[in-house]
Amino acid sequence: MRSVVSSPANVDFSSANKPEWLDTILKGDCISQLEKLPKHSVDAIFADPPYNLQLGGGLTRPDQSEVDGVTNAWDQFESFEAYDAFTRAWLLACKRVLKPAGTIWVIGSYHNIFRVGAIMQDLGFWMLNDVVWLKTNPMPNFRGKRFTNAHETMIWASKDKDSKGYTFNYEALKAFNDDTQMRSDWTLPICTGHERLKGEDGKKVHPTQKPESLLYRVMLSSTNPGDVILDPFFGTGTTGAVAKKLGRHFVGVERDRDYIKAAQERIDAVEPVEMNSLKVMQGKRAAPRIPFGRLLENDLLKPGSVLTDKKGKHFAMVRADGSLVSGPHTGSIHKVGALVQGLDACNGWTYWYFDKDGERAPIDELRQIIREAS
Amino acid sequence: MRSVVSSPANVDFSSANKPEWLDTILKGDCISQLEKLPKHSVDAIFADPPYNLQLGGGLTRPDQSEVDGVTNAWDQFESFEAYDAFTRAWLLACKRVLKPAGTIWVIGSYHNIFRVGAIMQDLGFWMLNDVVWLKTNPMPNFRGKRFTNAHETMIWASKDKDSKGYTFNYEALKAFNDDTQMRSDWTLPICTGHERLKGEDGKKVHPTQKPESLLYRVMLSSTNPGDVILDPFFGTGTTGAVAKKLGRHFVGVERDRDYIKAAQERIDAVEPVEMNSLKVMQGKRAAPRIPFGRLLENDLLKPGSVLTDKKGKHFAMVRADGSLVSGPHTGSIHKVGALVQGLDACNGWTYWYFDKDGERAPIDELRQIIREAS
DNA sequence: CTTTAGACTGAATCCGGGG
DNA sequence: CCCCCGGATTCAGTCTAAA
Repeated sequence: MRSVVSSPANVDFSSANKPEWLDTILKGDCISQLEKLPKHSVDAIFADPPYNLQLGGGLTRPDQSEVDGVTNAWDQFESFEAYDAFTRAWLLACKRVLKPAGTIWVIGSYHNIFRVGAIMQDLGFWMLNDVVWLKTNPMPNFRGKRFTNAHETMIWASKDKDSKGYTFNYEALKAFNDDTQMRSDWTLPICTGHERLKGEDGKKVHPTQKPESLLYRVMLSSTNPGDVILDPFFGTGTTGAVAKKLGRHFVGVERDRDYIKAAQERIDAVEPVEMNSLKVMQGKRAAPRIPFGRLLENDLLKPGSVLTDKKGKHFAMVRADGSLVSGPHTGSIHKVGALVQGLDACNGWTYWYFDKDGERAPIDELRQIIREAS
Repeated sequence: MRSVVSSPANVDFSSANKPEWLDTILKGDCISQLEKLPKHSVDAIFADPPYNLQLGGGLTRPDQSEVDGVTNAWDQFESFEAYDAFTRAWLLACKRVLKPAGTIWVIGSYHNIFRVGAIMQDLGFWMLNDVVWLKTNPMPNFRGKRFTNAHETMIWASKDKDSKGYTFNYEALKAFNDDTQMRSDWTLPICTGHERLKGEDGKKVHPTQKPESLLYRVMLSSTNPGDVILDPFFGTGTTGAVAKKLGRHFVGVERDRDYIKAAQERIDAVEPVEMNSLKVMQGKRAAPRIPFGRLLENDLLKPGSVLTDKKGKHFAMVRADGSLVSGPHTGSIHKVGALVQGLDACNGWTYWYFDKDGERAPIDELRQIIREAS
């Protein structure tokens, strides 16, 4: 099977190149299973780690053995210690397999997210945002002793402070959000209805199944089609289902065989969306660079033409090499634009206007003509 | 002077009983100043510690104007270790002066709140809620590289796991919130306009002055009239101003003499207000906006679906990010709607129709489904 | 007086490829 | 590795000055 969409950044997973772990669920604890993946093999990680710290039961040691109930034998400090060690271990394992330009999402509540976040910083992850998921339909606080706990927190981080080139589909999210920047607060309903997986007994299969809408937005914002997304706490496979739907690859790790079974059936039933519809809005950054000189080569501007700013306050003459002259200032369209305004920087493409049949029009229009022609 | 309102839980501060530090600002660093207060002497704490922002170089807006960032010395720390040690010290000092049934609020951003929260847990504070302050008017992300950082996080905690009898004015908050439980997300504007303190030079006195509406809600929810509220990072005194307004006592600690001067003048000018007249300070919970992309996340439309105008004259395909493609045109529902009609603007919600069992229906119907479900 | 256009501002970890 | 430099990027307001 070919990857649904290939982009320059994606590895080619066609036919024999596809690793055996790709688009599968690895059974076992996440630290030992992640050792099976090569270093720098995933583009993104979504992690929904356990956070039942003080509720008793379910806490695991760093070696993944079950803590036999958090009873009085474990005082509070030791519980935090154990949780911290566990957190450090799986985050380190994740860091190894994450590509240098990859990013990681971790979701949690106030019980655990502060510890997780502090450890992420200690391990060198670099926070890009914290994003709050506001629940439209949270469970009320029955005893009236606290505020309704109506949100969960996600941390979005790059691998290191200096990592560059992480994926953020800014323009796509802006289009998604009716043409204003996507904010760090996302209002979405919790997972209910037919989306919620239920067993033969009619009971929910997993206690904390995340809504697909949440993963949809995570993947749309920070991954590209063809990317590999790791979920080290796969549960019932929301990450896998959405990845398949959106033309991404996944790899999951899960210990519980019932969860794995439910997840696999769920993913098998997913139909990927049409490839063409996976393309998203791209900004100017993604477009090939056109040097200003090309406008002269293509005869869209002639040497000796005069450019002005929008209001006709400043003038500059175009020379044959694509440099401008304005009074004492010479240089690129950007440099001269900055100099005449007395600023440090300037985007010459939008600052300078040319004479278009007697009207002023930005020279960016001419660049657009070249882009469309090629 | 008698305390404005007395309640059974309050100490009687009438006449000679009033400690000299009450309703004053202590000058100095918070750890040494807090030693002057007796153990178990305050009912609540609101702390707005330095965030340790770690800003890089300058930041300019798209129009090349400079963003006036927080570059003050008080926000600079050498390392996470140094910040952690500082945090541990002031939290311990706070814990000593807090009454057994008292609660503490700490506000921060993703730069510091995870470390602060983890240390609070380590010191034995018991988290009651994390509350997110959603800003109606945050500063945008100027470079388009992240989500708009549109919220800050507050941790509300009791002194110990087993502390009992902390104040939570459940009924008052419910009434305040149109008879539904107050949630853990509060939508309020940032501090601007007349409320923002400015010096003779017209510049803001303090870079991070908090809005009074935020403190109003904090005090209304978790303190009683006559209570003593400590603010160990008093700044320009929002805590003191709101405390006086609401008939609470305050004690502040601040190192900067300019901040102290501004705070004292501000507090002196405050007149305690009748409770009834404070209704105006209610922040409305903004009706959540439903962006077009939500329809895809919620599976009401699938990527690849085709929309038409009412008469079926124009067609457009929906992509995964909620953008439309119609011939050469791409963009949001609004933008493409305008482009295909040759207009400047268009309301995509009413212009575009989807196929509903063979009939054309406006996509606004789908938005309505989401609204009704939440 | 009212209305409108434009300037200004806010707790910000805000670029990346080529030489 | 660093340096250079092309050039991409903003939302909800408040306030002032002009009309």
